[in-house]
Amino acid sequence: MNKILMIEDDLELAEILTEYLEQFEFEVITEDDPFKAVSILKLEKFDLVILDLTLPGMDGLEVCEAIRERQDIPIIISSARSDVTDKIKALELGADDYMPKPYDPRELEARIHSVLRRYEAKSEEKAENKSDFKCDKATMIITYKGRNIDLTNAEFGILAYMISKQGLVVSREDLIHNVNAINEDSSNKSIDVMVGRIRNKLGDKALIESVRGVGYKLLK
Amino acid sequence: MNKILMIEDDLELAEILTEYLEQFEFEVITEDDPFKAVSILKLEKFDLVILDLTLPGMDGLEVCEAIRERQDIPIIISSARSDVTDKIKALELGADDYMPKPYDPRELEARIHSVLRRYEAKSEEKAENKSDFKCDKATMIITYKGRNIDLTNAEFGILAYMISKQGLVVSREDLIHNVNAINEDSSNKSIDVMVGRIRNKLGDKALIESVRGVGYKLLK
DNA sequence: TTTAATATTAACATTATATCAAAATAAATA
DNA sequence: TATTTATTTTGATATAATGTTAATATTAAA
Repeated sequence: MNKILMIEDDLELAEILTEYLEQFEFEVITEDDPFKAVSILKLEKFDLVILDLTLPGMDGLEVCEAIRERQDIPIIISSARSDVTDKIKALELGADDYMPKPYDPRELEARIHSVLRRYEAKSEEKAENKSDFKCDKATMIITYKGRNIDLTNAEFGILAYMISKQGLVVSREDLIHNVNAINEDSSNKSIDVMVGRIRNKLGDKALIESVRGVGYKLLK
Repeated sequence: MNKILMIEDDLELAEILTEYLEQFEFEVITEDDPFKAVSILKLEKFDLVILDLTLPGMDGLEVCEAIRERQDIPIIISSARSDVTDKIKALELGADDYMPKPYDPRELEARIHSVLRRYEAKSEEKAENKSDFKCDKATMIITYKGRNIDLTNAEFGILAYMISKQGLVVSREDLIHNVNAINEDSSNKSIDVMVGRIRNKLGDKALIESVRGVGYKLLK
């Protein structure tokens, strides 16, 4: 059930659209005062905003900007203004779509779904790329879930390299070759020992998985 | 370098847009005859179509329909007609976006990129869905219908090889020879055992078919 | 039915990894 | 420089993982 905030002062139109959209399992809340709308958005969680540009007291584009400054929420502009530059400004301010009035409710519904789909894909991407590790090579500090991990040079090199390849399998040879603090012609076994020490320092031994016959993998 | 077919009879406008779009590494080819345009599309590969609705000899919507019948290519409608139903019809016929004239070239460019991005995401999805198997050698992960299959080295090697030859018969000798984790001089029987284990882990024993006298085949 | 190939199971052998302690090396300090 | 301290490396050993084989059951083909 997606929640939509409709910022619209034509209450009759808002009513029609709301009824239409409710067929598609959307919960629509209408607000005609732009100032109230912005504060509602700070309090409640919405999935999408439909924003009319011609509002009393505040320019629609400013509303768009104000929303964008605070949150990354899909915004569909709905406007009777035919000025082309409005459209461009709106898109530049971060609106996701622009619907010139009048429009068919069916089209609105199509656009809503399209924009929501795009955002979903985007947030999935973000979730994937989040890591509990942060590695700063300049200060030689690695944190795991905000906790500072005290590491020796070689340990730092190994973990930093694994973070840069997080999720991928890295071979012992890779590590010996790419980590400066490790002597190029030291045996593979020394990697095992140091990975063991890193595991201990991290606390969670499952974080670094051993991939038999190949090397190690830092889990995502 | 993306190739765009612009179906437009206002050659002056076409010229302006072409020049503008070439800044963004688009190759634009203009065609004012709708019939010719449709046949060009059958011959050459384009990445996107910009279609004017007011064309001589053939209605733009018909052109849109004709293109859609043959290929899944992004279509952006460009129209001076203010009729709202046109917009709806166009979107129903499979157009991806609708730009009422006049519009700023900058907006056109934004829409083109947006539509292309959407299509790219779509085609990636399709490519992924070709096979129920996904094999990533970098992460050493094989998934079947989205489910992660936990495999040993040799098992991974065997299944990865079979996925690369999905639908084809692979002999035990092929496997022993091509899979690193298997000792070159181990007996053929060990393949049987490991294929059995893979079958169990996959859950569905019919996925890997035994081809008597030859080897195994991973079904498509 | 007979034969041969494949499936299955369990045991076995091998190899890879984990762990520990000690040695070698490098870095820091007096 | 000499000494201490910290860190990397190695070797030994134990443990665990997994590839291999052998034995037997099942299935498919002649």
